[in-house]
Amino acid sequence: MTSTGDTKERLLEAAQALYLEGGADAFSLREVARRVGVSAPAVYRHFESKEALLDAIRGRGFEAFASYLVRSLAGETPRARLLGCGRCYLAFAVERPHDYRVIFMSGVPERGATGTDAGPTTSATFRFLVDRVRECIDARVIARGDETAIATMIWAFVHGLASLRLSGHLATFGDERAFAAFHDTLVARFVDGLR
Amino acid sequence: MTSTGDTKERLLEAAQALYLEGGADAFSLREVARRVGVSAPAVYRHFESKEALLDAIRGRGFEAFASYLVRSLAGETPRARLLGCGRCYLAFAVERPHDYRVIFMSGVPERGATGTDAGPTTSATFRFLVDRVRECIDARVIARGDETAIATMIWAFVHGLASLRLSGHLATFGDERAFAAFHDTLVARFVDGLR
DNA sequence: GTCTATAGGTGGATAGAC
DNA sequence: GTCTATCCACCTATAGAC
Repeated sequence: MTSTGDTKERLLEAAQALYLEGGADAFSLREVARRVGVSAPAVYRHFESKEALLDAIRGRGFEAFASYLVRSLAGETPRARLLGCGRCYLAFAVERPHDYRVIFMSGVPERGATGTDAGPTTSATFRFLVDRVRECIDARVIARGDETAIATMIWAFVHGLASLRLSGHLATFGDERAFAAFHDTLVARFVDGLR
Repeated sequence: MTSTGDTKERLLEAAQALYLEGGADAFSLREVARRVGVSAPAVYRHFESKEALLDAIRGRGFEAFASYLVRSLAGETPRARLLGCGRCYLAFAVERPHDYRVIFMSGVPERGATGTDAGPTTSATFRFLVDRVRECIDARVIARGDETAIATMIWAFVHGLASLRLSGHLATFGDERAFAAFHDTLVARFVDGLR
């Protein structure tokens, strides 16, 4: 019942907030400590270094991604669940852009301690997508074929839309809501092209 | 014949190399000056600020990209020229990953003095792609429809493949040559799905 | 055009008192 | 566990001599 656990948790939350605001560039131990109301050296009682704190935050980001993706299971048909993957993927990118950048737009860590994948085939989240593809194949929603290749196509397409949007290249397609609708239309057209 | 022009050119090249090595984070005027062998304040004789130097770098990368893209005109049919766009896009990403990251994987400047686009519709290179799409529509290679939307789909797809590859997420698909073949197959399947 | 000197700022991390 | 004091590194940018 000491204040230790509380402080560590508050540091984590402040660090995450700071990270979500400005990414790794704007991230500093001093600012985290400032927000929590402790001195900068105090942070070292809870985290070995700035990188250790950042890793903890990134681990949370990866967990958040999985929680977004799993929402697509709410869809009632295989096609709805597959399209839902795209919608959830975009939502994660838009709502947590810094986490998204770390996970999908920066280099893949050799051996992530967070369970991050080195290649798509070994990733739990990629297998999740492959499962949605297999469902659609079994339901004759898309044509039979190499599930991994098809899942890769879908991933690439949705990632392309999301990352170009994040980079500002698709800013002309309106606000967040309008772009989501545009995105849904394109993904549906794409998936139907796989029939 | 003074050494002025040479120094400016050397600054540009060192700046480009530095940017490509570590991105904007690792970029500093001092390091650029160090590499060229001049003092930091000397840089201000050639560039108004750090941002001005960065803008110049981005302009160079963009010119290189245009030179890659135009090679696709060598194709003999509309479909070949469209597929060629994808191939050239990937080639640029793989052969000049640093420029590629500058242009497509970092934020779009609000008002680039280099002619860079804020939105796809105003970009010369995007219009180039739209022209290839229109060609294919006229030749009944792909179905009639909103050319901008279709071009955006193709862009997103090819960009998704290229950027995931650059980030290491598609490393399991073999070496550069094997991945290019894989890429061509997927792009062809994608385009044929638009019929 | 380039230099030295300098102003003024960010940040990570450690030592030792309490 | 937390503090103050401190050190070190790094950066952008300016002033003024040469």
